[in-house]
Amino acid sequence: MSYWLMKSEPDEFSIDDLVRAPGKTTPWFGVRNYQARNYMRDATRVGDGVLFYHSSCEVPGIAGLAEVASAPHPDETQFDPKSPYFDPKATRANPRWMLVDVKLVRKTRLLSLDELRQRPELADMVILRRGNRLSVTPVTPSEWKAIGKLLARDAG
DNA sequence: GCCAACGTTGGC
DNA sequence: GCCAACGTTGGC
Repeated sequence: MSYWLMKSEPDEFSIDDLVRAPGKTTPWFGVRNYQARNYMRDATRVGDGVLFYHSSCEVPGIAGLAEVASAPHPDETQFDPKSPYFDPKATRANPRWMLVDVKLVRKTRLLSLDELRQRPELADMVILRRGNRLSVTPVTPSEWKAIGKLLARDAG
């Protein structure tokens, strides 16, 4: 079992959108970075833990817990000319962008980026590294555990 | 295959 | 809206 942090801009898809989604599940569409794609295509397994992270917003941070809920499959938005994520070089026979489905476990209190930075046990998190922009990043078991403790600390 | 230019990300 | 950091593109 592995753990991941996945970023989403809440203006586009927030934790509340996931709460309202059918089956509380969504394909993690729109990733257009090869390294992040490779994590989803090659490294995730059904049941892996996911930290749902809100980025590019007033208070960035972890907004909920989720899990990987499917095997990798093509991101449908790459085939849609009307989508901002359309990729003219992708074909159904040869899709370029793969994703997994993500299912809500629970919405949590907002564990802000600021609070994450204050925790010495989280100092090595990929998300906290200078210049990090990856939208899907691995989380270590000890980081996962530490975040679980922080989220248990008060009501979520 | 190098690398400058350009585009994007994302916190501030 | 700024801008540092980083990924991608494309000319050579």
